[in-house]
Amino acid sequence: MAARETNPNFMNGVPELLILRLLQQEEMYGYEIVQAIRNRTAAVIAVGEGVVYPVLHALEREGALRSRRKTVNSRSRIYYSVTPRGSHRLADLSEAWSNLAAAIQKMLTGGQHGEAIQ
Amino acid sequence: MAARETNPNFMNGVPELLILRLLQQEEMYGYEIVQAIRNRTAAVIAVGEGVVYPVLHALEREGALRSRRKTVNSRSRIYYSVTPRGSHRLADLSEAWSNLAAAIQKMLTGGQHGEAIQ
DNA sequence: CCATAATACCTCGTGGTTCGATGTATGGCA
DNA sequence: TGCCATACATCGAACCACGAGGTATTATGG
Repeated sequence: MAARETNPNFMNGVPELLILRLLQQEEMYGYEIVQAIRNRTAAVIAVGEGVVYPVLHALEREGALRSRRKTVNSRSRIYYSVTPRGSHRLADLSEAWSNLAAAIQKMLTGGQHGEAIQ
Repeated sequence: MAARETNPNFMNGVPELLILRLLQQEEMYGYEIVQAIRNRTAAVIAVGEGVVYPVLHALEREGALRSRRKTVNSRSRIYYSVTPRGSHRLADLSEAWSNLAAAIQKMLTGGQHGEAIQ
């Protein structure tokens, strides 16, 4: 975790990004997040529980999330919500993603110098 | 290494995608690709030689690239260009990336609840 | 000339993430 | 009673990107 000369693993942290984004919009619990991601992306992205729960635990440990037990319909659930720190982290990840996506998009669609493609 | 039920590692394969894209535009050699990616993305993405060369070798092994030695300015280089198979692979990766980026973009900018896709 | 940098190639071990499998427990329903 | 959906959790395997390190050749410049 020392200083990085180049860019860190570009792509990693997408599950984390999506989870933070969902939780910023509304309080949710793990099992719900798994399905929400699947539903809202039309199954383009499908993270399993084995991905979501560890991320939730890690984020809570870092102070980016806070949790509270709550029983709904005689179902015990652990609801998570973002802290100010989590909000800040979301902003960072969000910007990093935007830069990355823009860079790739530009490479995919951009015709380098005015050279003819053939 | 069997068939995958869910989505494969969403993010992986970005270096491969960028390399294929560059080579489709023009014949290039490894060392040049490293710098081209860095330059054309304003250093947002910076893959090292340790990433590029193994990808080139793997793609050639799969028949997605073909190579030829060429000496330019008394510099011996190995130029790579995409085969029809590589072109097909680029199309696949490109589409996968587009879907992914669109899905994430929608989640980041979307309102409270995911609305109908449009 | 010799040292240094830049070019150009290559491989290996490491590390961080995601994945799928698996495990536990409870509630609804036929 | 049996089964499925809900809801939590963890673990090892797989995978990919990364940086460090290694070789060789060609300019540069003191």
